[in-house]
Amino acid sequence: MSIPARHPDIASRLGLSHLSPASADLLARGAREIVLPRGTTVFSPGQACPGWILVETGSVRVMMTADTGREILLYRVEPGESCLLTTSCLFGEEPYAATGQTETDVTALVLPASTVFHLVESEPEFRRLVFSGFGQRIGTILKTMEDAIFHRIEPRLARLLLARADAEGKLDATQADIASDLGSAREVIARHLGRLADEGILAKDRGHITILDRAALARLAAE
Amino acid sequence: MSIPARHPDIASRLGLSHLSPASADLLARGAREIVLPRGTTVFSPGQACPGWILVETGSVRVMMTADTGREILLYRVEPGESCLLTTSCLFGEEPYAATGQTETDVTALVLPASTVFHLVESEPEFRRLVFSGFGQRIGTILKTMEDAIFHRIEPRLARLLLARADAEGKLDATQADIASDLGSAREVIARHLGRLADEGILAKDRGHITILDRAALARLAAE
DNA sequence: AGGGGTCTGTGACTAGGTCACACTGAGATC
DNA sequence: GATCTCAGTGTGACCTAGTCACAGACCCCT
Repeated sequence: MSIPARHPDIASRLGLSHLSPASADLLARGAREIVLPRGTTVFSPGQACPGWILVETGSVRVMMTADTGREILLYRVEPGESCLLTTSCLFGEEPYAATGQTETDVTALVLPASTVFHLVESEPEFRRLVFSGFGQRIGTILKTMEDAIFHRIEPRLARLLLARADAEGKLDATQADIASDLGSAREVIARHLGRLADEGILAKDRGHITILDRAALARLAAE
Repeated sequence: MSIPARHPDIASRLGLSHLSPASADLLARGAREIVLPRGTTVFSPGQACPGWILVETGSVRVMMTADTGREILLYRVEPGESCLLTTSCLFGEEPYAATGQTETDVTALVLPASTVFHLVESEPEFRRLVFSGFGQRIGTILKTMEDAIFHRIEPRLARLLLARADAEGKLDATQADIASDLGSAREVIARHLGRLADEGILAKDRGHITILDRAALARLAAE
């Protein structure tokens, strides 16, 4: 009698083609697929790390939250990516230092810590999967922080608007969303947007912004 | 004719006792010891990473620097430690995102990237050495950043003074030193120190500070 | 039509960063 | 010993950002 593999395609979905049969089996037995509705808090500060997570569809917003309620976006975890903090929290045996929240409905693979430790020890391919992007991600976070600590809001806001806008220059975001991405306060964003609208650089609407003068905004972004 | 090992004790100095003979040899051949006088810039933003560094004596200050000249201390690398940014920069193949500068005379071991990659692949013990403290260090940096972005200077200054002072409450630091640790401006520190001195909490002297009322300072630190 | 929640606008105030410049003290040089 | 130099410090004026309080606008829902 043959035992059907629970997840016959897990290894290939992770892009792993050279696992030993024992490792492939361990992976197939350990992996669970989870579905998280939009707005779910995946982890929060002080929590221990339950396992290693790889996002398959949707995106998770990872942010730092202050006691005052202000928060700042550290990065997003997009499909095919794993989360720096989850990895470092797993290996450092430290609790999470930030909050993760689904921005959309999310499906993800979860591997128990023991499986991850074992595979990292024995499978070079898996090791690369886990640690890939580590350096880039740390660089991104440091850049974000540098921006928040040393630079003025206006150019940072301009860059965010340019990055988020679609081809027609439209983006959906409330002032609170923007403030939380930038680590600023809603009122501050309101004033800057107000001034930019007065100058004809953009148009505002409840929950939506339209960029009218991309060139002018790009000049502000370059400051 | 026997070839003398260049650094017969490198492995044991790194606390590695279970290396294969081939790995031990690779390590001994690759490792170089460097001596850096106080004030040397070890790395700076944009540089590629020349190899992996482990500090043996002295300490290296790792800081983020803004174009305005303001800077903030990320962490110090003390004896027996390696540098998070060096490791992540090596594995992420990204340039450095910060500046490292020796605070004292420093002796350190340097391993070429190829040696590190090889040993990380083949030696679990070495792998643990390289990645140990990764999680803790990331946590520390995030905490520092959170403090700088969301919290007021006064309690942060109070915590720094308490942490740096010796048993008699004395510490050697200029206002510029303190500002650079906190990611603030010298003038801001001057004003806060001035007020604390007026209140009798501390005494100032060119390059030196003496804490007079530890309890009061601790109350401010707790805010 | 009314009501509650979300989103936005704004004034008043405080904290912190920037700029400019003056002052002080300690070691170096004559 | 006088004075020169320079790192370190003190301070006012001004600007940006964050906080607090509150009002008004919009949206969906019944």
